Amino acid sequence: MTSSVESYLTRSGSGAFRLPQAPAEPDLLAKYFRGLGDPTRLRILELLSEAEASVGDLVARLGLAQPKVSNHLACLRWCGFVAWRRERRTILYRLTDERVPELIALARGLLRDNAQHVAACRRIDRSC
Amino acid sequence: MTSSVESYLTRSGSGAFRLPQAPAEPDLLAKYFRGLGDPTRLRILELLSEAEASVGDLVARLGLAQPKVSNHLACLRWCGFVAWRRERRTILYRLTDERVPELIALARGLLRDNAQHVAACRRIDRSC
DNA sequence: TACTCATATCAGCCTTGTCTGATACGTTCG
DNA sequence: CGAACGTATCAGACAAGGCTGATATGAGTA
Repeated sequence: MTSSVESYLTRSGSGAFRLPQAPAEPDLLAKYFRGLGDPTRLRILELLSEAEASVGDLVARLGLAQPKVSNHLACLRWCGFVAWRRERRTILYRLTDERVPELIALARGLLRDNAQHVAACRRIDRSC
Repeated sequence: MTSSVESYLTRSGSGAFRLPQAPAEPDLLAKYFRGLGDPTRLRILELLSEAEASVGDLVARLGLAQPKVSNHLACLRWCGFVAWRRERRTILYRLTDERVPELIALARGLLRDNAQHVAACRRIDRSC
């Protein structure tokens, strides 16, 4: 029901005003940001920004369970953050777009100025 | 236990190699990205990037329940995305940093090139 | 002071997402 | 072809986060 790009992109065209910037594809964009909203995935992206790496490499360097790493890699693959190629028995992952590290760096800069806010963020029952 | 900035920022300094870019503050950064990982919050930020607005304005323009909008505003406040001031009876929210729209625009550009991936992302039981 | 308006918070329920341990798959090597 | 290796997927348990409707707070107003 919500899985088609087309159905989404035309959703807001049914008689409302057209907003200046973009009619807003907030659901997709939010999903994209959630792709970056996990520490393990960020660590994977950071490692891959240095060099191509196999799943085994990542498992060793992160010190995490292999299914966990594989699952997060699958997530990153789906969202187009990473691509892969086979080399002998191993599968090597790499970043697909150099703007991904830029995006992360920009967020990091923003975060730096209010890390206290974010860290302290403890709404009643939920975190931020 | 995990609420202190200091304890976090020194966590990775206990005898490991210092990574080139940053020792990585992935938990905080992930939390920050999750702050952007909700369509309602993105729509709020988009509206606020045009002009200061009261809660009532946002409720009307988004067509959403007031507690829902207030909750998301609280979230954005905690993470330092927005600030507020009182004007008579109403409270006016605004963006705190002009880099926030930049960040969103950059992500939007990245997304545009693989929106199909993201939209199609349907791992077995979980979304991306 | 009593009242109203604008906003914030609450509690309960439900959905989404993550982790773990086990297992399946496909490729390479003997 | 059969075994071993590297990776992906699964199922179940659990936690995080979002929504709703009701209620609390607090500044302005009569």
